[in-house]
Amino acid sequence: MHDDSSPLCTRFLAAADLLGRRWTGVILRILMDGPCRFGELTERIGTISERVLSERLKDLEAEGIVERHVDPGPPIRSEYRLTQKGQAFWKVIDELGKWAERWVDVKPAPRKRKSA
Amino acid sequence: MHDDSSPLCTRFLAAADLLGRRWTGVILRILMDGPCRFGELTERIGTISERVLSERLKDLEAEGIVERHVDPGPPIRSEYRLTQKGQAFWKVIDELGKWAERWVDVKPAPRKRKSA
DNA sequence: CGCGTCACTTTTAATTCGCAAGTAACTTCC
DNA sequence: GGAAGTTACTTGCGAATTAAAAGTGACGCG
Repeated sequence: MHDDSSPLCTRFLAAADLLGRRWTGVILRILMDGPCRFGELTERIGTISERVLSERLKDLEAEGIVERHVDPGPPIRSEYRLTQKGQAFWKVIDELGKWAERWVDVKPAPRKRKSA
Repeated sequence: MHDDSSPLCTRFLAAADLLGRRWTGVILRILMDGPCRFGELTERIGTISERVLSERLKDLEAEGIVERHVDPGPPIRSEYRLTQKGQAFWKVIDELGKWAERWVDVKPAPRKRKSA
């Protein structure tokens, strides 16, 4: 039998697992444009629940992809920004964007999972 | 009000939503190596449940990314292969792979979501 | 003080996922 | 010629993830 499989390296699995969680790609994409605050992230994404945004941000921080900066100035403000590891992700996001631009046609209900 | 955000084009959202479902990236990555049958996909992924694999394959087919070819030869065999739209995705997978290679360090429990 | 903002948490309900078993169409074995 | 195996899925059901919405705590304003 032909050599049947490349065992799918663990690193790739981890990366795919990361991106395989809902909203991760979108969050990263927004952060690519520059640092962003929690509320701003919520607004720009529009349909994410704060509970999940909070969770994703923690995951990303734990992975060393995002950094949280708390500005204790009078009105407390926190800002999320990409680390070097996170910045390095831009190529992936960029290619995904290009693919989407070229191949995705605007569907009636893209955000609802069960739509079709 | 200042124009506060690039509204995150719908196409990107759709693409991110696609990749944001568990296993999608891994399935695509395997299919990049060539057509694959259901059982073979199950084996190569290792920890995916057939229920979800079946679901993802249907999603991907509905999106026109994967094509299903049924070979009604004596032992029925179905084969999944990428369409042109799916092939075009290789750059995304490739960049993801490169990022993973460079930035992901082998963690103790990469597949279990709740591990950390 | 009461109200509003910001950044999250907590609660509760709806989805999705994993695991095991079942279905269906053949093939092989005895 | 019928019990058992292969391949490709589907189904049931408990467990984990996500959504939606209300709550918490720290300010700042009037």
